[in-house]
Amino acid sequence: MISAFDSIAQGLQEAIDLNNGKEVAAKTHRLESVDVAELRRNLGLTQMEFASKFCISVSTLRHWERGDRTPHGPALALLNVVAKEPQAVMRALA
Amino acid sequence: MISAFDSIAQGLQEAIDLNNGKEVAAKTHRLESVDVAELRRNLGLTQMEFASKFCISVSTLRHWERGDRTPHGPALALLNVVAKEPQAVMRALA
DNA sequence: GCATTAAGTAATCCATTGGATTACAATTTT
DNA sequence: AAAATTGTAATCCAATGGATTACTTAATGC
Repeated sequence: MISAFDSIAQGLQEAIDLNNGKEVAAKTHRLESVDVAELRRNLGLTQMEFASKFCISVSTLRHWERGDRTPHGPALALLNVVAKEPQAVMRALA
Repeated sequence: MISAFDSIAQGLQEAIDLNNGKEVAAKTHRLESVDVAELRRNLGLTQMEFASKFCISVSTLRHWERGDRTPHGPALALLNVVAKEPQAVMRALA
């Protein structure tokens, strides 16, 4: 849920860095926060099923859904992939 | 790099749990540890490129490759997906 | 309607990971 | 050989991931 402003500001900063010949691991530019509960409901899964299919612990998922924890780094990346290519992820983790 | 013995032992424990009507979020049964450096080399990427494409920090990746940190939970899941469906992940995170 | 089961909320604990940073070594490129 | 690139290593810190216990809400079966 990054705002358009934040996204542009980040994109601008990265362009500056690239101009400086400094390539950063630009992970935040393409990653969006994910409404995990909505994603899960859209997939028609219970928390247990989601956690099982995507190989995370159910307590972790619950923390995310309640909003008292925020997925970061690889967790956020995984969720973005789940959101965009759920079948591929399930295939890979079956 | 879980051994076959560990995998079977885990599978057995899970079968027992399912028999007890207790479904666990069975994340470890299908996840294998990943030789991250090998995976990266197989994809023909530098650390920076890999970190950028898969939206993790390069310092995280380096810790993994050196073995002083071990990806866990969502991170390990992500790496498993990268190992099995790299194109899908790259597509999703482009 | 009640008991049971399933699904989900919430709080707490702890280990360690993720990310950033600095310094340096090794490798590749010019 | 020098410069640039790539990768190793150590350190710091926040907070996450996972587990656990207790509880509430929703669904199911008799």
